[in-house]
Amino acid sequence: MSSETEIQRKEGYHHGDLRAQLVEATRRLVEEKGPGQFSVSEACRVAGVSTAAPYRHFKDKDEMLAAVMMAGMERKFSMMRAAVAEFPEGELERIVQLGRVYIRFATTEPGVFRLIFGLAHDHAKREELMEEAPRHYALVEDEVALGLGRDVVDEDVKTRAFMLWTFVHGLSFLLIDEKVDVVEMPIDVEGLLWEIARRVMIDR
Amino acid sequence: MSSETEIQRKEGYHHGDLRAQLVEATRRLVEEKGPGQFSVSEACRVAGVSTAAPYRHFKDKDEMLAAVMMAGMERKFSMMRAAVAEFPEGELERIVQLGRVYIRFATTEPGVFRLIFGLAHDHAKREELMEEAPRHYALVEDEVALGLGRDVVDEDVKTRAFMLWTFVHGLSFLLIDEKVDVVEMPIDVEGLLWEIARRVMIDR
DNA sequence: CCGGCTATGTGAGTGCTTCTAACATATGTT
DNA sequence: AACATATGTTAGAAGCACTCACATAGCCGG
Repeated sequence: MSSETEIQRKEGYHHGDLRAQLVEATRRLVEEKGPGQFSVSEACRVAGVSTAAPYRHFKDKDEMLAAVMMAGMERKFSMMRAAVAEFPEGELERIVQLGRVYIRFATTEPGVFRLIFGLAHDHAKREELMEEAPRHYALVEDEVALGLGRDVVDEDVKTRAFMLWTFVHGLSFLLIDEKVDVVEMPIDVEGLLWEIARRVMIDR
Repeated sequence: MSSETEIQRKEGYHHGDLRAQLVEATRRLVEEKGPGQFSVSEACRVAGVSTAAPYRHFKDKDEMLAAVMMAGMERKFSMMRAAVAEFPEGELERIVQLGRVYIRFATTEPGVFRLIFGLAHDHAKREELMEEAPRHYALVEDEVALGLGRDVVDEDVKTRAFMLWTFVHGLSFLLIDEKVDVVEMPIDVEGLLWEIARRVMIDR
């Protein structure tokens, strides 16, 4: 099974659902080669169609990548909601859970993670993506408010939520970029998540 | 002055120092268009040479980018050393200063910053870069030890240094990727740096 | 001062890429 | 059955990284 393997194709001139197949091929290649190395031609080879075919379904290369980004964000969002629900409201571990999901997503799908957060994407689909992101972030803010026993998201809650986001975001990048090699210490991610959650949630 | 402007060229067949001129052209273009959009051909147009010329000085495109990365890291390192020296040893503001430099570098040179930390670069020049990075990080660890009044870099110091690095690293990316737009609050970077420095440096 | 060696430039060409245009075929609607 | 529309194809333009054969400039020993 090389990366050139076709992703099941209905025999004949037309495909079953080429759009979905191209999105899946794109996602796979972004993971395998990295977002910067992905090429439309290769996705076509994987899907078993000509290089002109994608342009019936996507405006350009960026729109293909944007589709993968959207799918990834939705995947991450539902994971976050599920993870939080495993513990009672207000418990600190709910916040740790959010961090766990963030880190797990980044490390299991580094290509898609980098696609979403890494590269500069001022271009297409920005609107869609910019509407999706605040929903994720509101989840974090709500959990912080719950953890502090507040019933509103005030300035203090917002600041703490932002600190937490910043931290797991940075940790994600350091982990997937293998920058942790410069630290001569094995990183205890689980311990760090608890440590940070505590330090951010306590009152000084 | 478009981006196609030539960067001063000594008349004649040979240049003064084409290598340096190409590195500068590369740096400029990486800032203007982003690391992913940079092309060797365009750098050649800027430097006013044929597209074959760079290959007398660099193995390939990645090696050109690596040269820009190295220069950027050295720039950042000397800024960090200078910033720390402005305050007495052991003072918390020395740590805040390290964060300030990190953030300032990321926001004033987002292209180079993303080049250094963002994209996956398993390829060329990794050795050079991997030797440089620990020197930067040691500076952070030493400051944390000083701030805690310790004379050695023990496990506790390492953990705190890593937390600080993680935080400013994440904040840098959120700022340059304009992801802070999803937060409906203006980000007080200066306040955040102090807040984090305190929360990480105190004993719970 | 000159012959040649090496460093550093050029022009032309290969094979890849993204994307477009004109054409072909399949699907569904009346 | 006939046509409109959706969705595929082939061919090709323009741009990319990179290579090779060739040209020229600077330098060094005689």
